[in-house]
Amino acid sequence: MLKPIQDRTRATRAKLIETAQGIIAAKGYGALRVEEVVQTAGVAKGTFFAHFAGKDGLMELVIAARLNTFLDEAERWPAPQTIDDLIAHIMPLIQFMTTERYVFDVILRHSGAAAREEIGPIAQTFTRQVDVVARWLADSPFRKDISGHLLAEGVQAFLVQAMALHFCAVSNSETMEDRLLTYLDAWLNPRVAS
Amino acid sequence: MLKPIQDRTRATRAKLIETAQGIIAAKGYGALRVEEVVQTAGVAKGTFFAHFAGKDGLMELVIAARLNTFLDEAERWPAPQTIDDLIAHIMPLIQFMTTERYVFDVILRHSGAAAREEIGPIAQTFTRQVDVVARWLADSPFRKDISGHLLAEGVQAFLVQAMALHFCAVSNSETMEDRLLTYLDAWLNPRVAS
Amino acid sequence: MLKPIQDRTRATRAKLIETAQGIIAAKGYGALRVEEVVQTAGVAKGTFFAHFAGKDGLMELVIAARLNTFLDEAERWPAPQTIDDLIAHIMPLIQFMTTERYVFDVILRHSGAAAREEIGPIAQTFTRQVDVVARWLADSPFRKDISGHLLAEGVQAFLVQAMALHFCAVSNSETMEDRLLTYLDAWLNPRVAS
Amino acid sequence: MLKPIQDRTRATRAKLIETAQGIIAAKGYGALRVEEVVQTAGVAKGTFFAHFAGKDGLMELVIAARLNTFLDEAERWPAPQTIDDLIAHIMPLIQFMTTERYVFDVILRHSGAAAREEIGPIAQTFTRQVDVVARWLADSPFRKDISGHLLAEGVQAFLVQAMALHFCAVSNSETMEDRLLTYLDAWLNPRVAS
DNA sequence: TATGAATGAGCGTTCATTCAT
DNA sequence: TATGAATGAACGCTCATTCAT
Repeated sequence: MLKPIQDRTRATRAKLIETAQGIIAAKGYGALRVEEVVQTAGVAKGTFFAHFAGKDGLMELVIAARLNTFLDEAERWPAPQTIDDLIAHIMPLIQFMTTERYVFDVILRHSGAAAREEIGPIAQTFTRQVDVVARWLADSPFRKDISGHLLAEGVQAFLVQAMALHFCAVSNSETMEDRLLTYLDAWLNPRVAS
Repeated sequence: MLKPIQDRTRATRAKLIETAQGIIAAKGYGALRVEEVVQTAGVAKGTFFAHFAGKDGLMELVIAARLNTFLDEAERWPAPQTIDDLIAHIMPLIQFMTTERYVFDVILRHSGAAAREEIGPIAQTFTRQVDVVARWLADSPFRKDISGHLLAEGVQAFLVQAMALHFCAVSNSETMEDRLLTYLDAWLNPRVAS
Repeated sequence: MLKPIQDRTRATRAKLIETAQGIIAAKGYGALRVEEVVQTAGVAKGTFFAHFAGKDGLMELVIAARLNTFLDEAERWPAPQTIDDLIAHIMPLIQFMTTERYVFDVILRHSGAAAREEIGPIAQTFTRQVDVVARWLADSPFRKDISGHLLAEGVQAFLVQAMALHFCAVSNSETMEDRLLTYLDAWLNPRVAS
Repeated sequence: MLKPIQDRTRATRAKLIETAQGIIAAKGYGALRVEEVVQTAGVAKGTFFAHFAGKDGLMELVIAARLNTFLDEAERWPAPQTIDDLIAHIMPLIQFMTTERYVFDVILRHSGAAAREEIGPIAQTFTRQVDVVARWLADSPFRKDISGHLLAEGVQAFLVQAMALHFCAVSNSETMEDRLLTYLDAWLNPRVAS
């Protein structure tokens, strides 16, 4: 008595998300208009707001889904043994996050949780990314004097930094990979005391 | 005949900036509305846009001015000999950047230059911050296997990361200082190969 | 097998009305939302509409019940011998009708019957009010040159007018009682031809 | 330096009002859509809201203008010497107010002033109507034992009552004129004490 | 009777920015 | 330089009501 109704709900929700993804594929994230989504999906505007916390709420879901796709793929890789490898494995994720300014803004905006209990799907991908990298580093020849988790968080710091700089013309002479290589080499490789 | 007009121009510009700073002091950066600025200053809207590159342009000026105040102070410190010291010297700057989400966003948005030629005032503070830290590190007992400049850029990466995490409830159990301490210790201290 | 179902029906209906009255008591008539009623009562939205002719239908019932309470009380009074008395006896009713703009609107909207056959509960209170006043006037020293019923309808006209003016700041210098006194004196007292 | 700009403002405002009146003439008051007004007038939506307090604000102006047209006409009449005449002179106004339920609602909603100082244009027409009728009554053979102003307010009471009843099916057997005739005869004609 | 997801048309709002004067 | 009316594209939101189950 309860299930069939939930099915309908899920169907509507799925239809809305698929429609949105179709529009995004065609025009990009920044060009998505709520109006177009509901019209294309053949659904009332009120329904849209009953399912998502506005446009931003939908975006959070859609972008998080995409990010998780990349993380799924990353998880399938064996632990990289060189920094070049590590960068190569993480680049698809980074590239997605930097293809559109709007996407990066949404990600930044949702990189935190509103309430302690409910961590949004995008914020979760940040945690997950650290986990993936930490697992890689456990089986790698890199620095072992600090915990793999801490090491992975450091990697994330340089990734975020690299992405932020991507939107700046100042350092566009260097590619993102080059910049990452320099930093991650200094961060990940074991060193002798000077 | 030319001077008095320039004086008037400068006066209008100063009045607008002061008015904006007054509103910011009262309501915060995010609450600033161009409408309110021009009305309070007793100036037409068009005049505002004749003086600044829009609201964002004004914000850049006002925020950069504030950032430089903190950097002035930081420059007066002697080179820190411990990481705690380093953090203590840089904290006022970090705290300002994280008081308001909006401020952090504006700073990130302007952390680079749009065109190569004109590096904006906020982007300049980023360069300046690296310089200040690099100068500190030159006279410090920290890691010497990489250039002081690269080391300083790494510090900046961790600062940005720490700030980004500040707006993320996921890891709010730790204070920003603690988090920074852990990262910077791993980044700055010389290590033996494992 | 039939009774228990009718009981359940009656119980649901009663629960809905009680819930509504509770919300009204707490927030006022205008703030009542169907959503809140059904959620508080633990009933589905559709059920609400199976029991009442929409929100307005419920309001009609609830408001009419309240109006009848006042009329019950008014009926217990002996026929007033002065206009002051008459006003005093009718004031509780008037005061209720003017506490909320929304209530007055609902009352006005339902002061007649949509179809001839079914005179709504609020429309009935209008008829009843005229009857009560007419009965009073029969035993009073007031004007006798026109029928008591017409006289009573006139009283109602002035009551409605006074209420309408209550929501009009134009004439707020006078109290509603004073205004009524003036009008009813002119309407009810016998006069000599000029 | 100030005038030409005010002219443009006035022109835009006039264009908006004229467009609205055109749409109303074609489709009625209740069918007016803000969207259509701004599109037809070739004006931005923001401009509309810069000129009027939303749709209701525009409606107030447009309806008040129409009401004043009827009052202008009424003012040109000589003082009516019979109640039939009086009714005939006031009927166009009454008929306009009762042609559309929506119009009557707007009028009721604006029959009062929000703040003491600023009495809205519709509220003003109520005052004006009393004035017009009072002037009539000064030169009429009607009751003189109470002030013309009070007498006129009473007339308004019966007019409002008649209009309110117009939207009720209960008393549709009688025409509005007949009902008014009965009441106004009882109200306006001098009487002998019983 | 009961359910509750879906409807839907339109309003108000925002506010940095432009441009003719 | 200064003026300030006008722009404009979307978004959020409302919330009583319907209808298939």
